[in-house]
Amino acid sequence: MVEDEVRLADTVRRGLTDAGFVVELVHNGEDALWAATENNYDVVVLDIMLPKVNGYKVLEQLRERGVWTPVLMLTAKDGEYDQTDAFDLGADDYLTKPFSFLVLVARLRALIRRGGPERPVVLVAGDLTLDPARRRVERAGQEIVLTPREYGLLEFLMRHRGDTVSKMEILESVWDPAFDGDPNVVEVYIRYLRLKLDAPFNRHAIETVRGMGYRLDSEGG
Amino acid sequence: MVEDEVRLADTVRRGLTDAGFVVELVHNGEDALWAATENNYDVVVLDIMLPKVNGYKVLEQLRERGVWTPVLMLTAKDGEYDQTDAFDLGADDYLTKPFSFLVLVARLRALIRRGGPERPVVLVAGDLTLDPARRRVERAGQEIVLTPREYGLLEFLMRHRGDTVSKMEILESVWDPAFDGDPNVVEVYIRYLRLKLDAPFNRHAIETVRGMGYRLDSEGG
DNA sequence: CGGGTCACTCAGCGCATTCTCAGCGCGGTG
DNA sequence: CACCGCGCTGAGAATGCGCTGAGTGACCCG
Repeated sequence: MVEDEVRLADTVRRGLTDAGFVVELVHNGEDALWAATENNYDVVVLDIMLPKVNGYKVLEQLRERGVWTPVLMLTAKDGEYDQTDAFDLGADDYLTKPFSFLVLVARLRALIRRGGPERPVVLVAGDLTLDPARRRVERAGQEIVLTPREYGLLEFLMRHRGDTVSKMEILESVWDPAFDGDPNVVEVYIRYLRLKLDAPFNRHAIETVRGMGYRLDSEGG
Repeated sequence: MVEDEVRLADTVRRGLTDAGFVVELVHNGEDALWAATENNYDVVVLDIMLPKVNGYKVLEQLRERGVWTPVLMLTAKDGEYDQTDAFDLGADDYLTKPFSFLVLVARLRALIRRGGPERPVVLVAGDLTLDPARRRVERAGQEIVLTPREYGLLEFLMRHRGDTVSKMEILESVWDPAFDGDPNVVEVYIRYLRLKLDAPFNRHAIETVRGMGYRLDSEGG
């Protein structure tokens, strides 16, 4: 929660805590930016009028940095800005001061349940998509279920789609930076991936570059 | 940007320009196709509903023509198509109308960042290119598949293109600094390279400098 | 405790790749 | 013109990379 009026902030904090939320409170825009970027909150409550960096700027900055945590804005009733502005800026909800505490709680719950709006960060390679936020993989609109290891490997390949990556690079990133076992694991997991997302679709997105490593076709094979 | 609603288009254009983007605007699918094929944009903003050729077709056509500029699609909230479709077609991101302007800016920035870490590290000699990151060799736009040894040798030649390099230098760099076998391997592999990337194109990029070594023509032969 | 999933190991095999070798063509030299 | 040797070439042998199927142990769940 970001709120500079100490009295109000304290009251709301206590209320939210009683309602079962875990609350972290900062009092100015600068701290807000830092906290929201570093932590992965369920939801951010953001006042517009703030010292140093105002609420609008904070929101703008957050989105720009790829932080898509749901934001509920607190707006002054008759300020120079109106509610439309809040939505335009990418706020997910807003409340006009003075607001009913119960309404606040209800809306926060709704936001958390909703899980936030769109997630823009989706990796694409042809008809193959991977959504890191949802941990979801699809090929041609069809969901593909992967084990954690398989998923990790695929995510790595997709983040480097088009590039040839060596088995060692893979081991260091997907397994352990200090991995020292048999590099054959990579081959095995490449095979698992091929069985799940190439074979059923008669494609070959994952190419072997003999002597070098593997490459995920940017066009999905 | 491709958008037929003049009012919206104009607003967004101004906004993007203020945000530091250089914007080119067209109003129908036909112009969009032409513009995106001819120019090398950082990113394309594409509405689905368009006169003449709709957004889906435009995207499809672009990809078919090998244009891989990142595309952000604007979808109508409750249309017959859904977001999955956009991804299936190779869109890199999408936004549902009505959208927050700041979100648009943030996503565009993300796309540009993602799509264009640039790859200045591509070795060129005429119509011959070698991309170390992708481990990919092309001649006249056509991919050439090389074995690791062949690739290593070609990379060495291209890094010294124009220079005459002796067989010993090659052996020490491409083979082993302490190589002691038959220097004839180099001749053999030079031959393999010629067979793969000179003969099929009626060129002779790799020249023999009798008694000295080999030289790769900077203009590709 | 039994069934299932997941991570990983292991050994054999097929084949692309690497390298060796011997003969030949041809250019340079006396 | 004849000789020498560098580089070219085709064939074949050796190597080892990557693929695969089977199997084991850890862990979770009911």
